This record gives sequence, structure tokens and C-alpha cells, in this order.
Amino acid sequence: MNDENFFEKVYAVAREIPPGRVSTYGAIAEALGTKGSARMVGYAMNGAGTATPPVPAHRVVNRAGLLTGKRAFQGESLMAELLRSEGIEVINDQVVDFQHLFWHPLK
DNA sequence: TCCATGACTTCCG
DNA sequence: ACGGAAGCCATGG
Repeated sequence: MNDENFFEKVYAVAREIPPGRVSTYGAIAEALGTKGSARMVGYAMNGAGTATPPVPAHRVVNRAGLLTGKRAFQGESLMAELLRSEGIEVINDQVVDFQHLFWHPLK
């Protein structure tokens, strides 16, 4: 059930992301040792809402800082609202100063 | 076992 | 600079 190495790894790293910070799929995938499986990171995030404890998937964005997974949330701008609630400015589904707020799991 | 899908990333035109 | 296509790995049918 919750012993899926890949999914669990993704969830573990995602929960390591500090508030007010954001990470990327590629960075997480690289932290897992599967740099080429950036798509799998997002795929695993698909169950983040049903995973326990819940994973702050809203802190995970693509390499461009774009909220590509916002559609996986219930609200249309829920993901942006969550990020904004943490002090992250989001405009047009894009994280402002993303590069500055970027957090690396291995770093 | 093979084919199809996907919250990505990179390259080519 | 912009848009489209291919490559990548893991999961499900």
C-alpha cells in the first residue's frame, strides 16, 4: 500500500520542501536517483492528495516555475492560492522569483 | 509480454 | 523567439 518505493520516495521528498519554497519535478527525480523520470514524479503526485500524510504538491512545479499540475487540484486557482498563502507570489499560474524560491532536496 | 498514458525535459525546425 | 515532436521512466490494462 504505502510501501511503493518510487511513490513513497516522491512523497518523502515533497514533504521535505519547507514552507514558502518550491521545488521541481526534475530536481526531485534526481534526488530519487531517477533523473529521467521527472514525469513519474508528477505521476506519483497524482496520489499525493490521497496519500498519508498529505503531500504539499502545490509546492512542486515544473522547471519553468509554472503550475502545470494546478488542474489536479479541486479549485481552478487553488494551487496558486495555497502558494500565495505561504508567501509565494503567483501570477498567471507562474511562481514569481521562482528561481529565488527554488529549493533543492539534496541541497 | 506489449501497448498506451502522463503534474516533464530537451532538441529541432 | 516560438511551436511542435521525440525521449525519458514507471504504472496500468
